[in-house]
Amino acid sequence: MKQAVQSDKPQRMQSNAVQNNQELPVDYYLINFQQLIHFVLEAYDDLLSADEKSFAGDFLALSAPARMLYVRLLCRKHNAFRLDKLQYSEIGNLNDASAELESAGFVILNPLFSVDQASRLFTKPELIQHIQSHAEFSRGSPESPRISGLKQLKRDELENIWQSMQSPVTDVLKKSESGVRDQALDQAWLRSIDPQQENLCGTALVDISKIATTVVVNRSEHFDVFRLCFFGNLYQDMTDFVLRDLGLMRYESYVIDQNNRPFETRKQLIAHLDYFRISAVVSGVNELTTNDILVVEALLPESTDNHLERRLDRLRIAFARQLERLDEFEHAEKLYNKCTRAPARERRVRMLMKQEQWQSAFALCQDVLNCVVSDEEAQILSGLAARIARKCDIPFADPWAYKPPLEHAKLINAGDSVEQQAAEHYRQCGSCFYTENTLIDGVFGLAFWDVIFAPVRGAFFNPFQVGPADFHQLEFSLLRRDLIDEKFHQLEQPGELKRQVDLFFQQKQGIVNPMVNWRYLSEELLQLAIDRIPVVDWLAIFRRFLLDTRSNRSGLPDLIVFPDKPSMDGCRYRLVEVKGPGDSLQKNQIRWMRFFAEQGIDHAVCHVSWSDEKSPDHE
DNA sequence: GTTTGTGCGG
DNA sequence: TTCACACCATCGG
DNA sequence: GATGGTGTGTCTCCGCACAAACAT
Ligand SMILES: [Mn+2]
Ligand SMILES: [Mn+2]
Repeated sequence: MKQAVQSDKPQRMQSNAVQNNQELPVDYYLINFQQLIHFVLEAYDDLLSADEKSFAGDFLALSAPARMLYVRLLCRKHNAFRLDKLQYSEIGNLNDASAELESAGFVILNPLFSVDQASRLFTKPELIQHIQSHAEFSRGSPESPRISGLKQLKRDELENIWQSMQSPVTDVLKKSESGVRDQALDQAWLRSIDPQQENLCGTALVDISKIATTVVVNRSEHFDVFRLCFFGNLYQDMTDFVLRDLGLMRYESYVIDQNNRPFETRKQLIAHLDYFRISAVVSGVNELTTNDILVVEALLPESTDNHLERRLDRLRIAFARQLERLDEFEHAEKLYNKCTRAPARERRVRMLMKQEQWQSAFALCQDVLNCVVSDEEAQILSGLAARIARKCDIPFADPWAYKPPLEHAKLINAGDSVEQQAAEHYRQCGSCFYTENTLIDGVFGLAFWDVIFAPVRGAFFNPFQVGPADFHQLEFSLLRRDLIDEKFHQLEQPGELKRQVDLFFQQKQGIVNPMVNWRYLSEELLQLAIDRIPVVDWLAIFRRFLLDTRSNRSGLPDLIVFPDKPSMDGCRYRLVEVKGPGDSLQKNQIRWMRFFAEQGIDHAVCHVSWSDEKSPDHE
C-alpha cells in the first residue's frame, strides 16, 4: 500500500494554508494593472521618458473593453494570438476592442509573420487541413501519397510541410512596417546584431490573414519599464497581485517610503533594463560561440549599483566559463578580470593550473588569499594553493582543511531517501528531524524578524517583497548595526530568545520571510530546538548568518538529533550530515562543520552503507 | 483511451 | 528566477 | 579525491482545459 504522497525532502507539515476564498471583481486584472501604472507614474515621474509617459496616457484614454483586452494579452506568455480563438466574455466584443487597440497602436492586426511564427498559431488538425486543401488545390502534384499519413507525423514535421507551402511576401516595405518581434527568434537576433554574421533580413514573411485573423501585442516594451520600476526586477509580474488578493501569498506589512526607489536615475534604470533584456536573450550560455559572447559582452551596461554589479559579474563569469570550454583562455581571462566577485579569481587560478603555470598559479592564490571576498573563496583558494604547493614542493598548510568526526551506519535499504532512513536509525536513542537548513534558518528568521523588516532606507519599495532589497548584500548587517547589536543584547537575556521566537511564530504565521519556510517549521520541533540548543550556540550561529546571509544560509547538516540521555559531556543535541554511498561533503557543509568544531557544537558525518538484511544498525 | 506537458486564470 | 543537494563520469595520484 | 556536468525536487498557488504523443 502506498502512502499518500510522501515527500522525499525534509519533513514537511500539512499545508493548512488559510485561503480566504475572496471573490475578485471581473476586471481585477485591469484594476491591478492601472494601480501599478499609477504608482509608477507618480513615484518615477522624473525617470520616465516621454514615450513611456505617452504609453500610459494613451492607454488610460482607451475604452474599458480595449484596456481590458490589452492587459489580458500583455499578461500572456506569447505575443501573437488568433483573434477568433480568444475567449474573454467579460470584455464583450473583441473585434471592436482590438480595432480600437490597433488604431491607438497597442496591437497590430493581421501582421506579416515569419513562417515559424505563423505555423505556431495553428493546431495540428488545422495544419493537416491546410496541407490537405492546399494539395487538392494544386492537384496532380507528386506529393499526394504523403497526404494520407499526415496524422502520424509529429507536429514539427507538419509545420515544416506547412511552411514549405507558404508563399512569402516579397514587398520589403511592408515587412519593415509590420514590426513583429518573435520571442523565440532571440538567438537569431543575437547573431543579427553582429555585422559579420548573416542577419535576419532574409527571413521569409507570410500573410495569413486569408486563413485566420491574428493580433499581435505592440508597445509592450514600455510596460517592461513600468514593471521594472515597480518591482525592481523583471521576473515578478501581475500574478503577484492575484496571489496576494487570494490570500495565497502573505507579505509583511512593512512601511513603504515614497522616497524609496530601486532606481534613482534614468541611466541606472536603463542599465538594469538592458541587462535584463540581454540576459533573457542569451539564456542558453553554453550554446554560444566565442564570437557571440564577445559581441554580447560588449553590449553589457556599466554597473550602477551592487545589484547590477552582481548580476553582471554572474553573467560575465558564465560567459568566461563557456570561453574556457571553447579553449579561449585569453578571452576568458579578460572577462574574469572585469569581475570582482567569486568565482572569477578561482577560475583564473584553475586556468593557470590547466596550462601548468604552477608558479603564476601559486602567486595568484597568495594574492587572492590576502584579500578574499568570502569564506568560500578563501576555502577554495587555500585548497588550490595546497595542491600546487604539494606539486612544487613548497611548504603550505591549508588553514581550511577540516575532517569532521565520522560515524558509520549499516542499514537495510527500505527505499526511502537515505536521510529519512538515517533519521529513523537515530530515533533509536532520541528524537531526530530531517531539517537540513530549514530549522536553523527559520529560527534566525523568526528571532530577527523585526530587524529583517526594519524600515531601513531603500529597503522596501513595493508591497510584494519577501525581504528587504539588500538582504543578500554584505552591507545588510552594516546598515542595521545598531538594531543588530540591540537584538543580540536582548537575546542574551535568559528566556528572551524563546519568548521572541514564540512571539513571532504566533504573530507572523504564514507571512513570507526570506529565511523562514513555514511548511517545515512545526511548533513541536521549534520548542524542542529552542529548549535543547543553548542560547550561546544560537547566537554564535546567528552571527555567522549575518556575516554572509547569502552563502551561510545553506550547508547545514541534514539531521538534528535530540538524544534521550545527555552524553558524558552534557550534550543535548547534535547535528548530523548523512552521506550515502558515493556522496561526499560539499564545501559549505565543511565550512559549517569547521565552525561547529570551533564553537564546541557536537556534529558528525554519518556514512550509510546498505546491508543485505543480516546485521543492520551497526555503528 | 490513455498519459503528459503547457498555459491560463483566479 | 532560482537554488541546494545528490548523483554520475572522468581522470590522476 | 577532485572536478565538471547533469538531474531532482522545490521554489510563490493549484485546478483546469487543451493539445500532443503514446498505447500501459
Ligand atoms: Mn542534504
Ligand atoms: Mn547529506
